[in-house]
Amino acid sequence: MSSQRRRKGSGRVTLADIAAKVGVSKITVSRAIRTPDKVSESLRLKIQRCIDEQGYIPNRAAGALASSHSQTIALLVPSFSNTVFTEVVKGVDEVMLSEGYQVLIGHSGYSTLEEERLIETFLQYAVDGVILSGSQHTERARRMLTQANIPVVEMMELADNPLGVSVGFDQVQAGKAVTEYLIGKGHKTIGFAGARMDHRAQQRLRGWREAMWQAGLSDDLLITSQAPSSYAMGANLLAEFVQRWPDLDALFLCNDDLAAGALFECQRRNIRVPHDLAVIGFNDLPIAASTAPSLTTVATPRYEVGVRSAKELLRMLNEEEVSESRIDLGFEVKARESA
Amino acid sequence: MSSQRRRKGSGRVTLADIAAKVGVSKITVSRAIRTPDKVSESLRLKIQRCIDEQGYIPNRAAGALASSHSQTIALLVPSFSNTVFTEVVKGVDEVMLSEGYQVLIGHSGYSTLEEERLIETFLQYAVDGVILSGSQHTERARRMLTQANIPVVEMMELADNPLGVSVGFDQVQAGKAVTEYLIGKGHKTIGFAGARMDHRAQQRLRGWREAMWQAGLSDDLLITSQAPSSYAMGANLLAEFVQRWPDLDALFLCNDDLAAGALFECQRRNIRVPHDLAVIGFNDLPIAASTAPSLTTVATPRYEVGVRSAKELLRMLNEEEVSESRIDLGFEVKARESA
DNA sequence: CTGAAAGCGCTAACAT
DNA sequence: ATGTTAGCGCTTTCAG
Repeated sequence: MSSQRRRKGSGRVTLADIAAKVGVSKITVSRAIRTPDKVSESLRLKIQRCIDEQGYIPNRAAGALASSHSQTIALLVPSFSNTVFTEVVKGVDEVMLSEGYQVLIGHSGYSTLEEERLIETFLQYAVDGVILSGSQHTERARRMLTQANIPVVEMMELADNPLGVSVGFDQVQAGKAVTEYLIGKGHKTIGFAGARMDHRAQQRLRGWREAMWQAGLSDDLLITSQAPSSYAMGANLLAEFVQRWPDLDALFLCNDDLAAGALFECQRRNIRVPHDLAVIGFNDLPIAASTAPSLTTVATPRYEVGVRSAKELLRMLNEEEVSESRIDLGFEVKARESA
Repeated sequence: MSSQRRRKGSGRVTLADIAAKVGVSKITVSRAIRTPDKVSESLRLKIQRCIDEQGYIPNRAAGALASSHSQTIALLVPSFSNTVFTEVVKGVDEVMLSEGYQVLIGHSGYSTLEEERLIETFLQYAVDGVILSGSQHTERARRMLTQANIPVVEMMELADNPLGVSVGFDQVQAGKAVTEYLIGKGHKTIGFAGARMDHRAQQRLRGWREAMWQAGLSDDLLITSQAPSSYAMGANLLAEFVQRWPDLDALFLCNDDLAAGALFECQRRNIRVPHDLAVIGFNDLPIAASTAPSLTTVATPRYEVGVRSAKELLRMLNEEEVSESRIDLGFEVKARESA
């Protein structure tokens, strides 16, 4: 109703509204919220009551703009449907939340270009830090992150040349260890089956190769696909393996989804696991312990990777000294019934 | 180097920097980015080149503050580890992204209080709209959303009294339909097993009850737990059922994770499915089609719920007329081998 | 412990 | 097609 040529505003209750109602200045209300001990108790209570009454919700965009801190970080994972990352997310979220940060989650669909787009978007939100999955990023993504001058953590695999800190475990060694486990059990004709061969899966494949070479065994029994990983794909891969190599006696599938799918297909074909064929997976997802027979696999520290990544990011955000740039959280071969 | 008492700023390249470099006003740069056709081509190209050179990234906080539109919506799901919601997220994300919105995802861990906290947080980010899971929310959450005066969609179940639009399917009818399927197959001693009995699971339970009553059958064979759903929990529930009710001839588990776990436990105990016991799940997750025997279940339109929820939200954001407030996307009993 | 003034980086509104 | 001015809602800086 006042002047012409007035901006509309959001129509919501603002800090100024509260200040006016209580009869103090805006900054006092701001202090009552953010640093309550710097405001006298009586005033603080009066302000708090007014805030509750009015249903005031601070506008973070304004806060971020004024302070150039958003108290927000970005977490980029390849996929939500890949259960591996749900625990990583949980770990990151718990730690960051407890320190007053909000986590913005994005999924790149295993595409570095989509990852680049997400990084750009989240930088527009003025995130204070970024946690990325893996070490493969586009040049432009690296440039944007460098120029933004904010802390970056890369997780899950150990980066050779980290943008900041790298938290994970050695995927090559894990692939090698599990293959050596099979070799130790007396298996010789050991296949590798992979789908959605992202960089980490490729590293596991390399581990399998190295183990086979060192044992003087053939690394010919190999089928990989770029298609997404799934139970159905595990079944298909099993079918193809037994058709092409009837003498196969152990199969390493690059994740538990594939391994479970292969196991189900074995049941359908009356291939007895592990008697006729040893089956081994990767990640130790919940399903691995539950199938009949249960799946031998590699337990990976997913939750811990999330927690540690968050803690390292916090350390950088607080400008504390960073201990190391590569943090290896290890892995464990989990012997069960299938191999 | 200029005056004393100067604010620091973020140190990043700003719109003003680009404008100064190109020798135009800020608003022209802004237009070149947002409404390119309102700027002459030559100027547009010059500006674009400068933006690329300088690696300029717009500050959305500033934009949102100035325009009171964040081009951002919040999507709240109970859990990431529940695969049911990964497809919902995908559906929402695809639609919103294509319309230039960013989706902020939060998970409440099946807690309405945590949901309330998330709503508060996301309102601070000045989201333009909110998509919630389910129809159960705290009073304060409802108040905040109402006061924020932004469009709200509730999804997965059909709300009796929706905050805005409700998109989903009838969980009671789905539970009833699957039970009637079992009854139609001649089963009489039909149990219901549930875990993490959220509102939707309770509705399915109600459906089971109604079907049993109408058929004159007993609804005594019931075990539920508040603990999270898992394969292991499915196995436990199966074990408890066969111990307490040895004459059980069909078991409806309130989701596929439980059903798969129960199936595995049957294999371990040499209970033949479906010969000795019919097993039926809910949701038609990928695993249902892959187990041996495959799982009979209820296919739920998860992806479609996401897509439609997003579209309804967009309709409200664009202040178009909203057709209906309850949108029923249906379900389908998926007959497979286990029942 | 409280406040006044200035400004964060951008866009809406009104020019030309 | 381009510019000027004001202001979004908050926090920083400096004063008292």
